Formats: sequence, structure tokens, C-alpha cells
Amino acid sequence: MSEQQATMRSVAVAAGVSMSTVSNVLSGRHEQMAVETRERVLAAVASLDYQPNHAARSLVTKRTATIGLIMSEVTNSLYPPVTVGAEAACRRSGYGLLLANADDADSERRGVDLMRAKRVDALVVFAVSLLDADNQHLYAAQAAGMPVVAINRHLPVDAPLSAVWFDHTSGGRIATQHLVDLGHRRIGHIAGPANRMTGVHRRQGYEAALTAAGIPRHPTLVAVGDYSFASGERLMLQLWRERPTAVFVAGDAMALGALRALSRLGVRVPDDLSLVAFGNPDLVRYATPAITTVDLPVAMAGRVAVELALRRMQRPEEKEVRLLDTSLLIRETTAPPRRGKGIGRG
Amino acid sequence: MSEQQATMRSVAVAAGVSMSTVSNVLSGRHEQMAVETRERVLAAVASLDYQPNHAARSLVTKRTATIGLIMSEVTNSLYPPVTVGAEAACRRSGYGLLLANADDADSERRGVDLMRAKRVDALVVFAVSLLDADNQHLYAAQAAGMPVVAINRHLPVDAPLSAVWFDHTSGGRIATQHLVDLGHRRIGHIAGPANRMTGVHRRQGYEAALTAAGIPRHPTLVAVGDYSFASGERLMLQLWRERPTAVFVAGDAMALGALRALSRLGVRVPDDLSLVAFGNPDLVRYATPAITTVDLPVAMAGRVAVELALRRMQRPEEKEVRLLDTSLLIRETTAPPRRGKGIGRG
DNA sequence: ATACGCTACTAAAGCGTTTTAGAAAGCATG
DNA sequence: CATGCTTTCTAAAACGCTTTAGTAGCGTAT
Repeated sequence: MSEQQATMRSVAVAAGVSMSTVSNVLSGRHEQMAVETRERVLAAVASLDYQPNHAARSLVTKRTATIGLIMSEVTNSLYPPVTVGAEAACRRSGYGLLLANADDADSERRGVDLMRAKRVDALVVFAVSLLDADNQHLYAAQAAGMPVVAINRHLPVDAPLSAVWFDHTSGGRIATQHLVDLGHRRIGHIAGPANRMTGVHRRQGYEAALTAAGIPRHPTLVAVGDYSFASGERLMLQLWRERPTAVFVAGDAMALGALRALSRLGVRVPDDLSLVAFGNPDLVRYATPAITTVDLPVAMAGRVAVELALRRMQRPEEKEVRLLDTSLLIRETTAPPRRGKGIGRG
Repeated sequence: MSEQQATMRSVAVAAGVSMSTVSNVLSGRHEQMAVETRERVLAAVASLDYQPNHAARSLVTKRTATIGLIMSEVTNSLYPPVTVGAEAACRRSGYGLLLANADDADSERRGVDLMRAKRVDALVVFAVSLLDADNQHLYAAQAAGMPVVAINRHLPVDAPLSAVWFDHTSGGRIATQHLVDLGHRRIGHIAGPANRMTGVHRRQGYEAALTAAGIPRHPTLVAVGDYSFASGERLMLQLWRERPTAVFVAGDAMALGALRALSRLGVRVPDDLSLVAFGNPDLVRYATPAITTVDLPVAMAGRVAVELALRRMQRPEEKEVRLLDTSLLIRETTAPPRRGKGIGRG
């Protein structure tokens, strides 16, 4: 019940050795050590149910065995898998995961402050890839000796941070290529916002695929959204007037919105229109019909980010940037175009 | 850049006072203190950009200003809002949030060990409400002086833990009542698993509402699922053979599955069948049609849980249990029953 | 015999706070 | 003039660990 927590001193006394010896046994440093002594110490540790005091240890080692995670946009569908992946990697390495959420640039900055105050060993920041994001506070943290790794953040090439980035361009190409392969030529695009690198890149992928297939780009077939359900719905309504036979929607929530619009319009998917989404498949796979998606390996991103952070702690000079591949998950919303005219009331 | 982190000693020197004075100023304890001295100290703090070392502080106060959060079932739709709510409450109180995920009873136990090793001040555990859950490790933590509050966990009344619980029974009643009010009499139920208190309670609510409305219970109108999309789909297919005019589905993922089944069957919602879901509305509101839901105030649960934890730290003897109300969000899947026969191929 | 090296351990300083006990200075009281 | 009371500040111990420098004991080379 309320027995005093065992301390290293009490373990030392119980084992009849000095504290230094206990410390050496537990850290496994000095290997010149009598087997009998080691065993006596371990027995004492076990019998007293000793657990080292992290605070005391941190005080001298100047490390906390904790990694900070700052998550932007908690409503983002990528939030859970990133967090889960990061936590798993932390746990595997014996690190704790300190979580902070951020709604905007300012709360992100406060989150970084918090992490610096708490002296986490490294920081992982998941971002919304804004083109004009301010990174100074991250650079400052990195310069102060706290490795920072950015996930999905738009960074200049010479930024001092390790980073994980998704191959949005290739993802956009794959999505569009899939539609081309099915025989579509009149392929629309509901794009991400122009101030987000993800939006820009996915669109570039879309355009590249069209060009590669010798399909002329048609500006009226592209509508720019903001990744929200509402924008997906609105823009699909608008885009349908152009009678595409397929649409590549650059976000998962927008794809759900598009589906709603199509349902209102009486357009059948995939019979009258094919649809490919982009993002976290968990969100769209349970729609009806199940939406074909380009999958962002988000849990992996969380995992890789903390691995990069851990590595940077060892070799602070070696910045690493990791590009993660996307993959196409074909489900029920894509099919060859129907011959003949489009239908619907639009 | 790499200037040494300021310590309390350097602040003291800069301000020309003792460390004790600096400490007193910062903690705001002693109020008998010359204004001029206080200002000198604060100026020194600011100019040196001093940040207290948490580890050193923890070592003497024996508190870490950190709360642990253990989340069961990361794929649960409640994961993000609970986490967000908890984090917000922590931040507001100047606490950090240490996150650990758990897939099963064993990893939950390891999570608790981790939290005890890290000496968090309190522990919040989000659970899956299993009827036969083992709580001994939680009781042990509480007994060891670390307040534990359980969210959505099935606990005996005399459990020593503070707890947050949703009113699943009332939620089930509200959902069913809504259907009754619309004029439905033949109301089916896709229930949660029998080994989860949530499932049992929601079903009891359903049955209570029927009884109150004088509608006889019909066993074939109830199917027991496991909260998965797949079970929702399968059971809806099965339940349709009984030709209900409305169904109360006890989970959000199951409701999505049910919608898929109905689409396959060619049953129109809500024209041919009304549907009410239960859980996190964020999951089902973007379905087409948008599903009427009984909303679990999950973010609030996370927030309240850490508030209870904080309070329990002050008054360890006062265990508190908080029951959170649910509310009905009416959307597009519920309507009065059609007169005449049911339709569909089923 | 002395110096040396090796093995297996230990003493003690130090990490950066909080907190307890108390000191110095000024002033009123008997 | 001694005493006591305030007010404002300080000295120093303590928290529980890691780590550096070093020692005791003993065998071996010179």
C-alpha cells in the first residue's frame, strides 16, 4: 500500500553494495563486475520493486526520455494514425510521448514553448503544409539542441530540420493515371487549396498524368477547394456542369462531400462518374460506395518521424529527409466510362 | 544560439538576490516582498530567458505536472476527441499530457507501468467498457497515490476510482423514442456486443423506450453486432428480412455498414427505412444521407476526466463519478414510416 | 623489494530546484 | 536600554540519481 517508494540507496543497502554499483548494474555500463554482485543487486531491485526516478535521472543526464508531438488541425483525418505511429515508435525505444495540439500558428508556437520548457529530447511536428508557414520557432528549437522533425510541412531545402514528406505529386499522378487507364479522357479535379503545398503537388501530379497521356488540360475541369466536406460538395455540384466522366478529388473529406453532391444530382457512381480520393483511406472506405483512394501512409509517417528524431539525437549534424510513397487502393467508385452521352439533371 | 541555459542561480546573481528569493518570486508564495526586488528578479528572468528546469523541480516537489492518458482501441472513432479534450484541459491547467495507446489488456497494463515509472501525477484511462475488464492494476496505481480516472469503463460501484460514464441507457431511449415519435412501431435494433456495458445499456434504453410506448418487444428485431462496419452490414442484411420500418444501430461504424447493406438491398433511407446511429457524430454526419445520431460528448469526457484527476490530487479521499448526457442530432436518415407495405427485394 | 596493472568496487560531487529555519534591520513597547 | 514584533530576505539541506576519480586487494614483471 503506502510503503515508501524504493530508492537507489535503499536498493544499495539491501544488496550490501554502494549506490554506484547499483547504478552500474542497472545501466549495464561497467562490464567488469562479479556475477554474484550483479545478481544480489538485481534481487534487491526485484524484491523492493524499485523503479528509477526519472526526474533525478534527467537532472543529471539532461535527457528526459520523452519526445514531444505537436499536431496541427486536430480535425484532420490524419490525426489518429500519425499519433498512433509516433506513440508506437516511442514506446519501442523506451521513450514517452508528450502530446500537444495546435489549432493555429500561434498555438503551435506555444506548444513548442511548452515542449522546450518540459525539455523533451526531440520534437515531432505534424503540419498542414502551408506555403507561408513560419518555421523560425522550429529552427530556434533545433539550434538550441532539440532535434525537430517536421511531418508534411513545407520547408525550404536548406532548412535545418529532418523531415518526412509524402509524395503528393506522384500520388496525384497515380490517381489520375488510374482514371486514364480505365479509358477516361474528360477527367476533372477538385484540388486542395493553392496555399498548401499538398494541394499544389497533387494538382501537379494530376496535370502531369494528363500531359503524359496526351490529354489537353481544360481549366474549367479544375475547381479549387479547401479540403472541407462543404467545399467538396459545392465544387462537385459546380464541376458536374462540365460533364467530366471522372474526377480526382484531392482530399478525403472533400470526396465525401462530392459523393453527397452526386447523390443529390442523381449521378450514379461509378456508372456515370468515376471518383478517386486522396488521404486517409479509413475515412472513405466505409462510404457507400467505398471510395477508391490514394493512401497516405500516415502511421508510417509518425513512426519514421520519431525514428528520425532519435537518430538526430545521436548525430545532430546529419539532417535526413524521407519521402514516403503513396499507393492506390481500388474500391468501388472507379470504372470505365460509359459510351455515349452523360446523364443527370445537372 | 548555444548560450548556456539560464539557471535559477544565474538569475539570482543577475538580480543580486538569493536563489530562495528568485524561487519565491516565481512561485508567488511569500507575499511580503519588496516590489522593487520582485521587479529586479522578473527583469533578470526576462533578460536571461530563464525557464525553470522541470526535472529539478519534480525531484523536490515529487510532482511532474504531467498527466498520463491511456487510450484503448486506437481505431475507435472516439479516439481523437477524447485525446483532444484531455489535452486541452491539461494545457489549460499547465499540465503536460503523456500519451500511451493500448490494444489489449496486456498493453494497457504495460502502459500503466510506463506511467508509474514516469511518475505522472494522475492517470486517465479510456476503455472499451468490457464487462469482465481487469481493474487491479488501476486500483494498485490509485492505492499507490496516483489518482486514476476511468472513462467509459465498466466499474463496480465501490471501485476506488473517479470515473466518467456516458448515459448509454438514456441515449438508447432517446434514439428509440425519436423513432417512436415519428410514428414507427416496428423498430429494429442492431446492438453492441453483449460483453460490453455500452452495448447492454444502449439495448436496455431501446427496450425501455418500446415498453414506455406500449410496443411489444420482438426478439427477431434485435441483432447483436460487435461495433464493426462488417457486422453492421451483415446484420442489416439479416434484419431487413423482418421488415422493420426503422432501426436503431448502436454504433457509428455499424451504422455505416447498415447504410451499405441498405444500398445493396435497394432500400431507400429514410423513405423505406429510418436509421439512428450512436457514437461520434463526426463519423456519420458525412455519410450520404447524413445519419441521425445520438451524440456522445466525447471531447467533454476527455476534459472532465482530467478535471476529475486534478481534483482528486487535491482531495484524494473524494472519489467522483460523472455521468454525461447524450443528445440527439437529427439529420437525414429519419422520417415518418410510409403507409402501406414495405418495399425492396430483400 | 618495488613498481605496475588489473579487477571490482566505492566516495563524493554535482545536477537545479524547493523549502525550512532563521537572520538582519527597523521600529514600537515597557 | 533590553525586548519583542514585523518585514524582507538568505543559507543550506534535501530530493535521487549519474559519473568521475580513485582505492583496496592481489597477482605479476622488473
